[in-house]
Amino acid sequence: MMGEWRQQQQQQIINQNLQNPEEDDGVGNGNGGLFVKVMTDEQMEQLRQQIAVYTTICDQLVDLHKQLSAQQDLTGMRLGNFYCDPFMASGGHKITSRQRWTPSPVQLQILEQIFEEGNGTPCKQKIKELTMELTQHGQISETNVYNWFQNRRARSKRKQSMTAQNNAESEAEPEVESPRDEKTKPEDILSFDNSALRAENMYLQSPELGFGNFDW
Amino acid sequence: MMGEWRQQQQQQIINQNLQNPEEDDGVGNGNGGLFVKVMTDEQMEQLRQQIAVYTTICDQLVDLHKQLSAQQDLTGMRLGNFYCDPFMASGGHKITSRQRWTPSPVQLQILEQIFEEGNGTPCKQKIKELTMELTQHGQISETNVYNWFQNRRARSKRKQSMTAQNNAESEAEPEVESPRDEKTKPEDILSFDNSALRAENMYLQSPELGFGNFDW
DNA sequence: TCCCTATGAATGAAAG
DNA sequence: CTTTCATTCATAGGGA
Repeated sequence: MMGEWRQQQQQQIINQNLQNPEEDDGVGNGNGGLFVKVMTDEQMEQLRQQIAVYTTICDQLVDLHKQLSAQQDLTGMRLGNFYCDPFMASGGHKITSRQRWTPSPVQLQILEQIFEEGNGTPCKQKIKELTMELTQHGQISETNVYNWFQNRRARSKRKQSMTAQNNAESEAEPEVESPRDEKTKPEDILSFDNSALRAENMYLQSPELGFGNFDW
Repeated sequence: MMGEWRQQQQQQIINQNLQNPEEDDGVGNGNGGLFVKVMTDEQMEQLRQQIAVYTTICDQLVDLHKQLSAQQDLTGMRLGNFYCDPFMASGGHKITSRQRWTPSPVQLQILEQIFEEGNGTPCKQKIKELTMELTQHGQISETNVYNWFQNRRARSKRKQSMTAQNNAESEAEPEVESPRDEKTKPEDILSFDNSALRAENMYLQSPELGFGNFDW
C-alpha cells in the first residue's frame, strides 16, 4: 500500500551526497559561454546517480498516488490539475485578472517535447490538436500555443547565435548560422531523455512510465 | 511563524529545459578517471535546470499525495480547503543559483549615456559594438546589454506614467491588483514548494539533495 | 534577522 | 519570422 515507502531509500539518497564544494572560483560572474567546466567521470557518475534518484522518487510517488487516488477519488477535488487553476484564487482576490497564460508544468513539458521533435512550425492543424490535448492540463488556447512556438523558436535561435558568438572575432563565423533547425545543439554532453519527465502527467493518464531510460 | 518568506521559483525553473538530441553518451565508458568532460556554462545551466525540473516534479507529486491523504483523514481544515497552500515558506531551496550580471560603474555610465542619446532602439548591430566596448570594462554579454536597454526603457516609461497617476480615487480600479499586502508574492499557486515535504520529514528529502550538494 | 527596493532576467503577447 | 513591449520572477544590497 502506500505505507510501503521505504525509508531506507532515503538513507541511500542522502548518502550519495558528498559532493565537492569548491569550483566556482574563476567563474563567479556569469557571462555565458567563454568558460568551460571540467568534470571527471566520477563527477559525472555522481550527477547521473542523483538524477536517477529523482527518477526513482518520482516513480514511487507516482505509484503511491495512483494507489491513493484509486481508492478514493470521489471527493470534490480534481486530481488532474494541481497546477494553478485560473479560477481559484488564493486569499480571495482577483479571480479573473490573470491576463497572461502561464503554462502548467505538464503543458510545458509537452510543448517542449513537441518542439524538440524538430517539426519546427506546427501547422494550424497540429496546433489545434495540440491545444486540444493541452487543454486537459489547464486553460490554454490555440493562440497561446502558437505564440509559444513562435517565441520558443525565436529565442532558441537568438540564444544559439549568441553562444557561438563569443570568440568569433577572428574568424568570420564558423558555422554558427546554419539553416538547420535549432534542433541541433552544439554539443550536448548531457542529454536527458525527457521521456521520464513525461512521467509527470502519467499519474494522470498514461499508465506507462518511461522512467528507466536515462541514456545520456 | 509570523514572518514567513514566500518563495516560489520553480515555475520558472521548470521552463526552459531540455531540448537536445541525444548523442554520444560519453559517460558510460569506464576508462578510468582520466577522462574528463568539458562543459560550457550554458550546458551547466541546462543541466541545472534539468535537475530542477525533477525537483519540481517530485515536489508536486509529494504535495499531491499529501493533499490526497489529508483529504482522507479530515475535511478542509486548511484554509478554504484549497488543495494547494499557495504561500508557505520553505527552507529556501537554492536550486538554481543563477548569478546575475552587475554593471560596473563605468559600464553603467556608458550605457546610461547611450540611452540618453535618444536612440532608444539599439539595434542589434549597435548592441554588438557596444558590448565589445563594454567588455573592456568588465564582463558583459550582448544579452546583458540587450536586457539592460529593455529594462531601462520599460521602467523609464512606467515611472513616467506612474507620476502622472491621477486616479488615486478609491473606485478608480485601473487594475485589480491583489488586495493582500503589497509585498506578498503574486500567486504562486502553481508552484508547490516543498515545505510540507520537509515539515514532516516524510519519505523523501529530495529537493535539497539534488542541488544543494552539487554546488559546482 | 527581516523586510524593502532596485534591477537583471524570463517570457507571453503584440507589433512590424 | 523578427523585434519590441509589458509584466513578472528572483536576487543583490540596503536599512531598521
